[in-house]
Amino acid sequence: MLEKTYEPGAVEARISADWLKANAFAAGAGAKPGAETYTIVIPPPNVTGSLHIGHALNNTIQDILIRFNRMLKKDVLWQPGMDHAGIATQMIVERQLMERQQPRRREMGREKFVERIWEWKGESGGAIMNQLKRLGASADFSRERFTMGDNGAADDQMVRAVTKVFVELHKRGLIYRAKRSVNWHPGLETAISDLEVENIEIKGHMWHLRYPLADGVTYQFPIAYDEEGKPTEWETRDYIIVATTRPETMLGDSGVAVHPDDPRYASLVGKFVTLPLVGRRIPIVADEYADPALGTGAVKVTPAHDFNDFEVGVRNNLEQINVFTTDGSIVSAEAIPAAYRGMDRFVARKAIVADLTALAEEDPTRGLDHIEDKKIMVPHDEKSKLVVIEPFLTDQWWVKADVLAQPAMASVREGRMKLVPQQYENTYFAWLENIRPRCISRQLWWGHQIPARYGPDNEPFVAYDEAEAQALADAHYGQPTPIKRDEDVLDTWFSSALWPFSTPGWPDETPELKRYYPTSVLVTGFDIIFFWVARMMMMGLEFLEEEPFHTVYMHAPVRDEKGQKMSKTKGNVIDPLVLIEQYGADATRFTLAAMAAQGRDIRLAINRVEGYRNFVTKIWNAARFLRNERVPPRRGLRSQGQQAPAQSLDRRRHRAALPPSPGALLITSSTKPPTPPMTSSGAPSATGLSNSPSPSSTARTKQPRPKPAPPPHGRSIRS
RNA sequence: GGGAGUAUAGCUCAGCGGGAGAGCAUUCGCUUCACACGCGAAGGGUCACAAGUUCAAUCCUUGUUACUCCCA
Repeated sequence: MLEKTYEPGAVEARISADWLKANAFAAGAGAKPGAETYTIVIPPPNVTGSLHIGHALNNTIQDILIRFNRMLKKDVLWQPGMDHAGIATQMIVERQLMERQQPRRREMGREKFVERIWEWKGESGGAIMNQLKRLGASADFSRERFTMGDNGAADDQMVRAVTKVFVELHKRGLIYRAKRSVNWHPGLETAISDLEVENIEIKGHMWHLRYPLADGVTYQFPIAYDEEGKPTEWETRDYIIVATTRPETMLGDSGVAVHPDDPRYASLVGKFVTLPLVGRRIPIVADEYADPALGTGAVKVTPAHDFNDFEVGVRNNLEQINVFTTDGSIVSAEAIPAAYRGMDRFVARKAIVADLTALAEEDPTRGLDHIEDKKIMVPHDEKSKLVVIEPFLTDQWWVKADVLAQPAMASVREGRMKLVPQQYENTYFAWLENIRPRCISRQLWWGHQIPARYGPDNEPFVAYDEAEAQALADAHYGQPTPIKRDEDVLDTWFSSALWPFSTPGWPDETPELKRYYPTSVLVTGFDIIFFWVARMMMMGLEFLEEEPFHTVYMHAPVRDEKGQKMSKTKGNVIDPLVLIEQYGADATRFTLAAMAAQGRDIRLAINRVEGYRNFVTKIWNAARFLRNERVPPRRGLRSQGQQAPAQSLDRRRHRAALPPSPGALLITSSTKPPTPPMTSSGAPSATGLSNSPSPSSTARTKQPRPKPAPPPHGRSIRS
């Protein structure tokens, strides 16, 4: 007997298992011969991740498109897989080692540690794929891919793909090595990208510091103005005041900049100041970066620890003095006063402010002038929002993203790739037009190791393999020379940018690549237009000379009922797996799909899910009605050794709530027609249906329907 | 500072150049043999505000206000 209320848990699990067993989601399943292809690559979730409500929406939309096109008998591939998520994964395993009091990363050594991560990946990584199955996603799970490949070995196809892209781009001059300021994460001790930095406004201070002029130089500084802004009063100064939000970086100052048109300081350009506490003699330079209206109009220049200062330094030929170690403490270098060496950066700030204050108490024309409260933007680690990111001067690998961006922009401009909704084209262009060279190397161990080797003088040799690099090096030095592999790995997004063509087998010319590239549509949230969409465009156009997709459908973010972002700290997270548990995958997905209108964030209200759960039950009961539970045919059926009709009905109900797939049809083909044939009395005939083991039953012949295609084989689900 | 979006019933949202809608909530009536996660009915909105275009505006245009998001 069917329950009055639909209990999704058991039914969905079984149907899902049947689908998978029948290979219903395999690429091309149920396709007409010669059918056109329909491909979607899943935005690969992090291997460390678990299904959140955004994934549920994202994959529901993909599933709708995929199942619809499968019903049209197209050759459909929904390519699933996961991203190796460099930083996040390495952190998880490191934390695990710490918790278990096992040898740490550096004690283990690289090889062991990476092995350990692969182990973790095998054991607990990728739970999200099972969660996707639970969601009902009809991806071809037999083709699951991983951005690091199967084992990360050099001959692995994913690794070969990444290597080829790197080597080729290097050959074309689009990848190069350079010492530049990067966003440095002092906790993880690696470079991160601009996009992984979030500027957070905090209540900070501007410290106004007096830098004494060297060589006895003095000048007249205006201290009073008339109504027209003309100075009326001056005082003689032998110092210049600079303002900074980061006093500790003064240890690395190598200049003071004033605006070339600023009359107040005109006489000082070319003169020198003596850096307080340090004693270094540094020049005063004229540079338009100094804004006369801001602060005192004079700025200290720290090329090694500020992006703008770096540029000023290059323009004015100033020294780059690094004051920090990779973990954010003060270096123990000769240029640094002994008192500050080894101090944490924030401790050093306090110490330096204290020392400058003491200096001012001794002599009112020296040291700290005053402190101003000011809201300032401070770069933070976008994930934790806790760690302050440090502009840091290091040797890194860079991509000339501005060059690669041109075809990617042209494609959208010329309508070869459409963003839906269209307004995101503005965002896309705005970002690509201002794109800067992108740092792609990361000081991690988990990831695609950079295919570069170095000679004894750090000359890089980029090649497909060790032998080729060795040959390059030997040729360069004119004799056999030892080379060393680059320790760093590539940013995770470097490999995910290749996803649409790496998954079907590139750089090999596989039938899959030929068949399933380009993909039909990309479904994603707008938040990764830059991270992912734009980069896939660049790489696809560069290496396959065709867009990886011609349409990108961007869906809204899912928020809570009040429109707030879901976050653990706010405690308003709605876990899709809990929803599925409680209301069923159908109700959950129906809700998300129904609410996924364009141009409006989804405010997920539980009572909507409840409403659709009720709707699912309604369909369930409609099926009960059709089966006419009042008439008890089952006793007879059972005595004939036949299965109760419940199972087939389950499936029918499920198909009603979910778009059928060829797989579903395949499994349930013998239960056609979907509605029981009616007897002449008009009452549903349970016996008529249930007694018929195949579609060519008496029930059907009694009341012929428009002839459906005969099932491919006489297989009955009851068998 | 630059850009984008949204504003429709108590709530969450569809809709659309010519009749203002759904679900939930509310109220009332139903132990109707598929379903109370139900059935039947009712109340409830100056479609944010202002101007314009139009025979006609919730819808198109412009402006205003409020909120949200992205970039600096």
